[in-house]
Amino acid sequence: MAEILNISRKEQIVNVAAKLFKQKGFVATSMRDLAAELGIEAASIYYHFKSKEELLEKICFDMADKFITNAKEVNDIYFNAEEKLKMAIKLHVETITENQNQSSVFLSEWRNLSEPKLKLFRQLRQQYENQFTIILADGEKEDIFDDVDKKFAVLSILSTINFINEWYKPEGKMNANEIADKLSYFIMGGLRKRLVTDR
Amino acid sequence: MAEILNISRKEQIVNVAAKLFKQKGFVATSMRDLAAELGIEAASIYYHFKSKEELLEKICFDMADKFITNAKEVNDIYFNAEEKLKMAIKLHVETITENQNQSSVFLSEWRNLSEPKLKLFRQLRQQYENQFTIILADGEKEDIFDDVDKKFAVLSILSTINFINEWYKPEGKMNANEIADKLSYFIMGGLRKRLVTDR
DNA sequence: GCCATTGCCTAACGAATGTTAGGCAAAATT
DNA sequence: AATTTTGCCTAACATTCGTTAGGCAATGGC
Repeated sequence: MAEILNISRKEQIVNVAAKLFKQKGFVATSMRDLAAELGIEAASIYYHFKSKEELLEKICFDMADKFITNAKEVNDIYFNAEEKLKMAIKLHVETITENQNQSSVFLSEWRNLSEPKLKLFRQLRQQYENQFTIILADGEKEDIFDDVDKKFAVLSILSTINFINEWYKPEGKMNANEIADKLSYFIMGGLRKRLVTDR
Repeated sequence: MAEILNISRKEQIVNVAAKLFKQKGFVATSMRDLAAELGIEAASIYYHFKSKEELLEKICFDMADKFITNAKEVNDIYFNAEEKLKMAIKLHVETITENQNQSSVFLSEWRNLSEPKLKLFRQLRQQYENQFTIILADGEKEDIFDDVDKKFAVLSILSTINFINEWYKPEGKMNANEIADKLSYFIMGGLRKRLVTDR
């Protein structure tokens, strides 16, 4: 029982931290800001977490785990490369829209990590990017995708699907699935008008 | 003469500031960090600038001006929408690669501006985005581009061409023009393989 | 009913922050 | 030659920062 309460309080702190880190940035958010939002004193946070950075680490690595797990699942389960890419984009967009604050921190505030966690984090990011590289390579083999510069393409794709994090509002007219569909369409087809003979 | 020296010292401070703001972030960069890099004392900076924020403002608004001027020129001079988009992308990439530090600050650190400058900055960003919206609308009229959701497409395009700021290194194998070409190709054509009959 | 744990508190610390005041030498101006 | 301006300095300020120490009331299991 005490254990349960403890966990839920910890989660509450992490959530509020993510919200403030997104809003003002990690460095500009003080432990006192955080405590005020929680209705407690700054010192009390140290009962649950041993430092401010531990909060950042928790958020960044939890999200990294989510993204990687999703991408690996896609690469394991789905068959066709186009289907895989669509699914990976869909899950990515869903993860961002369902965890807006934490995603923001994952995407923008990770550079405030200090070594050796910083290095570890970069490796996880790389792992995630690799999953996309695999999909593109599959697509090329299947003769579905163009023979593009993989690294370049992966970074372009990720930058595009990450950017929704800066403007997506849950009350907006598009839901996560609609956004993912549009993004997939745009990424695969581009802007240029296609002839009817084109696939 | 004094005037010239003064200006050049001011510029030197701005350049170092941009470098550190990119490296560590605006909030995490102290006036003492800045001074140390310049080989002077923190207090001495206040002879040239009246506050830390003034440095941020200078960088953000100077870059905003560059981007907007470029885009407006493109929209004035070039005729065809595809040509316009290519040119706008090219100039954007050039501006980023030629001003890496300042561009980083423009793209990521502007949110540390405080009102009323923050509001003004947002308006300038909007102005820039609008120039791209115009190009897309032109392209649609000319039946070159798909009938895409303009706001969505503009944000996707900008996020893609902005992301190079995070990985571009001058010593890399691609120069600004090659990057711009690849980006244009990707943005307009997407990933999917086109048939020969396609334009 | 006793005791340990939980979850918070107050108070304080040393360090770092942005900024100001006042001074001083060299250079530019007159 | 006298005077002003430039560009920096030292010293200090009030504030804020992350964090620690120690205490105290409520809650849990025994």
